[in-house]
Amino acid sequence: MKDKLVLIDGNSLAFRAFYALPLLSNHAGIHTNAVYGFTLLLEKILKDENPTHFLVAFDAGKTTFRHSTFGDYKGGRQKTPPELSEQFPLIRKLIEAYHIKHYELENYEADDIIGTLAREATENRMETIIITGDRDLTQLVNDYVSVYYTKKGVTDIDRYTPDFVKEKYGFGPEKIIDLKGLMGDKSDNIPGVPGVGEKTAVKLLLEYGTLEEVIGHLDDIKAKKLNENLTNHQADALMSKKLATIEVHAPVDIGLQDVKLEDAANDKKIELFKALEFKQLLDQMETAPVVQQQELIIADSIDELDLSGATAVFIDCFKDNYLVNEVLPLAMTDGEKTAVVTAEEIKNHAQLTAYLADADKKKYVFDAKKNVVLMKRLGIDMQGIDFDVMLASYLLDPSRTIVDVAETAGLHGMILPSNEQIFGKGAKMAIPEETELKDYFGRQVQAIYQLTDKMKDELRQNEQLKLHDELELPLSLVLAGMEYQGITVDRNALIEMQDELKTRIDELMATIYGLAGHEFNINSPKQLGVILFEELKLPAAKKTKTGYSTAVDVLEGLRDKHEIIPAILDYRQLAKLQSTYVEGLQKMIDEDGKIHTRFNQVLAQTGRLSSVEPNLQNIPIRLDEGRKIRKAFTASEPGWVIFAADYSQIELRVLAHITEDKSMMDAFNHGIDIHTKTAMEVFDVDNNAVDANMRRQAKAVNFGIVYGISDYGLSQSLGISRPAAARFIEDYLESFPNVKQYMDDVIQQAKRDGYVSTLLNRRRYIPDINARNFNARGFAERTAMNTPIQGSAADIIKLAMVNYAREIRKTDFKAKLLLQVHDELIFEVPEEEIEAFSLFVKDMMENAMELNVPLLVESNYGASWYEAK
DNA sequence: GACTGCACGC
DNA sequence: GACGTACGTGCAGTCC
Repeated sequence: MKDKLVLIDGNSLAFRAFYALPLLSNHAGIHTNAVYGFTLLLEKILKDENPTHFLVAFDAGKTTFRHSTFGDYKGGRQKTPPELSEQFPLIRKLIEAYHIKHYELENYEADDIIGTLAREATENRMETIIITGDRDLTQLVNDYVSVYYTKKGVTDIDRYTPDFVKEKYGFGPEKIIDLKGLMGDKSDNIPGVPGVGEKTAVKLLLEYGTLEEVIGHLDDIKAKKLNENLTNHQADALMSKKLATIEVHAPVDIGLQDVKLEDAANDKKIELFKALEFKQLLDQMETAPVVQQQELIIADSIDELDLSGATAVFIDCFKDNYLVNEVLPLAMTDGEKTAVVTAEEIKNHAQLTAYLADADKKKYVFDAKKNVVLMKRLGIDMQGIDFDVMLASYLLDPSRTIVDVAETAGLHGMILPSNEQIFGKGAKMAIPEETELKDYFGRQVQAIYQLTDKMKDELRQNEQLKLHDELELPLSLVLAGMEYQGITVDRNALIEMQDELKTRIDELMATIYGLAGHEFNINSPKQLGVILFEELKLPAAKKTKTGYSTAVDVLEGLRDKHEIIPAILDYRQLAKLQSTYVEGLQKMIDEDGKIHTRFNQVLAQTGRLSSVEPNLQNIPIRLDEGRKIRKAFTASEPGWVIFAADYSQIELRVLAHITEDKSMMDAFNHGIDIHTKTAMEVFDVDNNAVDANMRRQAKAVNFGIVYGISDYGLSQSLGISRPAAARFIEDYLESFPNVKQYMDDVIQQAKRDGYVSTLLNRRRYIPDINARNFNARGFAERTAMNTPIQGSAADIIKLAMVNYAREIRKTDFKAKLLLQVHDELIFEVPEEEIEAFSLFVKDMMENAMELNVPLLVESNYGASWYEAK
């Protein structure tokens, strides 16, 4: 069979389909007309054209390179109606179900992606069909490429071939851009020449050939008004031509071989069609059994539910912060009937509260941590959580952005309204009326129930069920306790710092204004750039997208050039401390005198935790100035202290373990400083020949290994050239042959399996590992190398936390775990416990996992986090 | 409200 | 040659 490529302009056809069909929707209120139209089109194309290659291109983002030519490009366009924009994710899902590739590229429009692929196809003499609702694309027509233009609806089509274009206009497709240059395009807000429409433009082009030649022959054009308009708007016309010209060399990192059409299995389609309720299409297909969302039966009372076995439970609150915001009703289902009860009703229902606190009764949830915290707030100690759909989704693929139940359910062919659809967003967020809310909560809990078995199976297949059951789920309960507990922060200590900082910042401001000659906003990189690089004429080293860069490394390079620079650097440092920490933290202190951060367990791609509102994982430590912030973090009771225990070099120990590199293992087994050891190996010298500089460089390389930085990154951190940094890495890998071997193996593994794994079987998919784009691939390779190291370190500390929480209950220790900062745990402890507790924690952490090098934990304590160093 | 530049931690 | 290069969160400024 001869190769045939089909390229679809996704955005333009989605619009066409949307406006061509009535506003259909499924039972859950999701609009489906654009998706339906798109489906009809795909079916028709596949049947009529039998393509071997297929791509749907989408516009990316709001601005493109064309906006830099003409700021008002596409100005005055109506906003995409929400009924349509909510269908775009479904259209993408649809395309994926057909195993058709889709692609979008920042700064470019779908047109340019299509143009680029069409050019490549033409160079390979491959027949190409472009399908669009936008006449612009006709400029791409040639002997190999035809453009199908949807006239009305989506299946009524004009076929533009070179002959068709010639017949229509009298000239070939190459002149379409000249035509646009003259007549403009109202829909894209391309100006063209006033008074020139299609008729005049065609006439001019037939007479003179191109736009440039029309301009060259202005003297020959006698019509007074036309001549005047052409003369006055030459520049507009040329710019309009440029705007209308499709880029056929867009930097796409896909090629023809990437868009081969694979056979689509029907079940994905059926699953989606069922969810969308495309009954006619389903009737035409051989239906195979798939999970279909059950009908929602809302019981009148919770008493109608069968509480003898497992249930799915869903409780939520208004907005994100479940530690403080209003608790919303609880939904529960036994798999048949679903009930929704208010927070007040829960508390007063003895049988229900007993059920929720019964460890022997299994519950399936979405976000165990949130459930447990909200229950705690209602005075219920929730027990028996058996499965967390949200954690499962993260473990199956951490790159999934977890938004709400709807998002996760959508991945399994169940479609329900999103949180945003029900509650709105931003300032307009509101709790909907009772029936709508009940219905929504009911649907969500039902989805959780149905997803549980399915996702358990998926985890089992990946050998990740244990990771869920024994690590992430128990950890989420530990984290719930930590968040609820909070850490005491001394407001007065912060206020004192604030006053002190204010004085110093004011002084610096005065100095800076004096040196600049006038006042300006130092916090504005834009204004600062003007002062430094225009008014003071300092040499600008780097530019950002929007102007001069004023980042630290740039300013450091200018330190000796002008007195203002050190003042600005000092100002920056203090202003950051003041706004983010001293003032920022004060705002977060609750009535209990504590700060309650929330840990995000399903975000970081490597398996680490993150912390929000506030982020307590980036409290300053490097410079003493900032480190003093930690003085405000204290124990909650007199006689108690802050105790901090951190893993020493956990990532490099993991690396030694995974690679079994002899000299690295040797260093850890004999307590030799790892950076010194690295320097010895890389520079091939004895222990006592390693000077401070060599150690510093070795440390930077180790840092690079741990974080997966590039030669560029290393060159930046060491202040050396890029080739020198590359050579450094090479020397390193030669000195540690097993590490080199590991790096090669792990990249192969990623190529073979599509993912890499940690010691506890956490996965990260690396789709770009085979990318043709050099940067994307380089990034993917470093990700592949680094994730098992950083992710395994995350596994270890998480395991230590789970073990700690389980074991501490068997003791009399009163100590409380408060925070986790990637490789360290922060506790508050009664002073008299310290000695014993320290040993206990050390034992938990060092023996969390047995590696072939020892894990080493160092700890300290004091009146505040500052003293626990 | 969304985006950018910058800066803090690991 | 590829032009942007660990991961996160939060602040202020800017533009719409």
